[in-house]
Amino acid sequence: MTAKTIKDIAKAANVSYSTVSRAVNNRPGVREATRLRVMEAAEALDYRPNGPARSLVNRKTHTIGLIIPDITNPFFPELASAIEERAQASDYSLMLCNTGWDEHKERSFITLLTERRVDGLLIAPSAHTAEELDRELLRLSLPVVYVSHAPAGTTRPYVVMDDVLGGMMAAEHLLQQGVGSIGFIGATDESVSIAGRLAGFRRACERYACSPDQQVVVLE
Amino acid sequence: MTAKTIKDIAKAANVSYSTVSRAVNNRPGVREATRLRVMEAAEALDYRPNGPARSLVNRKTHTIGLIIPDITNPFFPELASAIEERAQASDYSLMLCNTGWDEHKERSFITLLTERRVDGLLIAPSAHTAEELDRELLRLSLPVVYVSHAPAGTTRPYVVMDDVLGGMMAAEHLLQQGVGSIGFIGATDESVSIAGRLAGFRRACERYACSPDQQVVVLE
DNA sequence: TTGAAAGCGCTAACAG
DNA sequence: CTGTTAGCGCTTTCAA
Repeated sequence: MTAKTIKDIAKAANVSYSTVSRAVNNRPGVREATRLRVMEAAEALDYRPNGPARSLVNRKTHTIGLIIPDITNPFFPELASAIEERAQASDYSLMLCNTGWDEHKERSFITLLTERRVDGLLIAPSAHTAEELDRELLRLSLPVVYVSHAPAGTTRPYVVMDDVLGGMMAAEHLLQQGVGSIGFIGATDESVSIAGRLAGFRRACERYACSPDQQVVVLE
Repeated sequence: MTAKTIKDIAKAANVSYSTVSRAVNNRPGVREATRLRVMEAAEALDYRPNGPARSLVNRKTHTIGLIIPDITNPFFPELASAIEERAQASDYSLMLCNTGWDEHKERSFITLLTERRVDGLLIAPSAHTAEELDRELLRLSLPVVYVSHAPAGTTRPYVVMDDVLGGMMAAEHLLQQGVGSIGFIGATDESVSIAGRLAGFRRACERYACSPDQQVVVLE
């Protein structure tokens, strides 16, 4: 049994198919009785509007792409989950793309998503230096928002942590309590996040006149 | 600048647009010189095929839906990641839907995905008793595979853990070493997985004649 | 090897 | 209020 179309239910409800379109989309200008008849027929035939066809004419997919570098890093599922929730509330769905820190994959996902005609793109760039990516993205005339990390000097909107501030606040919190010495543990200084937090940490130390020998920094 | 269509590049390459279609899809029956000319024009105009339009005529979206109950549970990202990788290898992308254990959301995602005309559905059912869901899904004439957990008595294909076997193997491993007593720690016995593992654990205990007082079972 | 034309399922004028 | 018609961008016969 092939999927029912608007025409099938038009026939069943004895109306033109534009009327069906109006009815199922809750547009004005349909007599209540007619609308009811149409909806019943739709229900009976188990009609499901064809998304791609709609997208084609509406020029809207109600889909946004989310590109993340590493879904197995718990930060990103958390992020994805929150985004998904907001998206759903606005009747949008998410096309989730996981690059595994592979910049090549990242690019091909961007191509993929533009061909899929997503209405917008959320991207957590995998490269620390994503300036070139940013430039390419500009040509796309596609709404883009960076999350988690933004290319230096981008003119696009972004939503990121203020790592420096975070490191500073954490350090200040301890220093305010008058601790004798203070430590910083970071997984790797190749991470921009950690580098930022460390910078904040140092700034706090300066501010609180915490001498270098009172600072223990451990980076793997 | 609105997106280029097949017609724009037809004009630029001085061919009919059906020829462009053939060229960009690498179909036979296009002279090499023509194909080249077309591809150049496409490149120059930065042509991107319109996915929805293609899907409409091809009746194929190259997308599969993945419905999971809880993306913040590390098991599911891991699963999603693996699935995504395989999907991508077959030129498929994933529409990821996170239900948050909400059966209502689960259902609406199914509706959503069928309207989006996904080519198939992977679903990790959130309810332990998903028989009704299974029945509804049957009417959909959409390829469905269950993952992680399958409704009892489903006729659909599924890929799940053998929890009983797992619990049994773990217990046997310890019992074989002749331990005096053996423990089982599970977060909650409402989890089918944990219940299954516990069953396996008990079976192993029987088999190894491990008396009840040598078994310590902790369930929160 | 190429082009013309029909049609995928739907929305949106435009008429009645 | 309802129907007719013209596309959306693309693939695919069918002719030339």
